[in-house]
Amino acid sequence: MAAGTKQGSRAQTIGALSRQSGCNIETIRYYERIGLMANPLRTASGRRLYGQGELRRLRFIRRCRELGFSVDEIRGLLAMVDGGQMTCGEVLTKATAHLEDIRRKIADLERMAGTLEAMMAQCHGGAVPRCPIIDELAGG
Amino acid sequence: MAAGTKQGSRAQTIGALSRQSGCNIETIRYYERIGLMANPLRTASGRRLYGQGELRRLRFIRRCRELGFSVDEIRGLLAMVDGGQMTCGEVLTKATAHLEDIRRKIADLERMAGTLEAMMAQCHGGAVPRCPIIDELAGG
DNA sequence: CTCGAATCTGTAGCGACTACAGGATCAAGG
DNA sequence: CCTTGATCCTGTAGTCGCTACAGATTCGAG
Repeated sequence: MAAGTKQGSRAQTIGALSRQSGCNIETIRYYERIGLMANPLRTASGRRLYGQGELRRLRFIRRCRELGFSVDEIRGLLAMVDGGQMTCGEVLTKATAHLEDIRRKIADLERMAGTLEAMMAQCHGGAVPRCPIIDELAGG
Repeated sequence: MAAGTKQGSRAQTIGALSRQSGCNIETIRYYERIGLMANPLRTASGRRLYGQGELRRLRFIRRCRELGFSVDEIRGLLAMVDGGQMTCGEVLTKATAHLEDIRRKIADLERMAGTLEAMMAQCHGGAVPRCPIIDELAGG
């Protein structure tokens, strides 16, 4: 049967990987270039071939990105995965730091929203020549 | 007696403008290049000279940036200021749209934080070989 | 006159992609 | 077998909002 090939029945092209991971093709190649993904197997004509492992890794990366981890942070997490000996404590430390970062961003945005709202509250919105929002922005 | 110069006592160099506005020098030149700030007066030797109007404009830009407006959005706001006929309603519309954008970002970040916290709650943090956070990220 | 600070122009780098151009290869239909 | 259109390849340049140089000039104070 065809199950005897090197990667079994699971080998897929970059297009398929793209569809299954939700990352677009250029992004996958980009991750390869910056070393997040390893160089994949190639067909005789040079096309990339991926297996299940690569799909899992790419999904991991994507999920981390969605959660706001930077590529560098992901590199750190992947190093622990790759090393095999990921100590739970280290991961927790990174996650905690990242959570704090997110909380800071939320606080920043809330401050912005509050300021904007306060400014907008002064504006009755008609076709008035002077706008309190503009004045506020200029004066601050 | 030096008060008799063209711009009165208010003409200042880019360095002074930088200190007074809180924008650094390269940023001021960058704003000029992309057309947020107009080409300033120059001394005979080519150095930029700024007056109070430019300081006000730059502060406006900076404050908008702090509030998270993109350069393009600021361009829109400035166009209204420059046009002289800023209808208050338009400004309010832009501000509202921007506020919604901020609220969306906050919601996104809160979702992230929630997910992260849920993942972290499963992790007891010891030196265990398998980490629930990693598993969760890989499996998602 | 000399020295260091400030300024000038122009270009390249960041992060995390995205968007081409221009060519090669593949799979299916006629 | 041949054509067609989809997919893939490499490589480079663009995005945004700055920031950081390099290398030259000019300024003000001693």
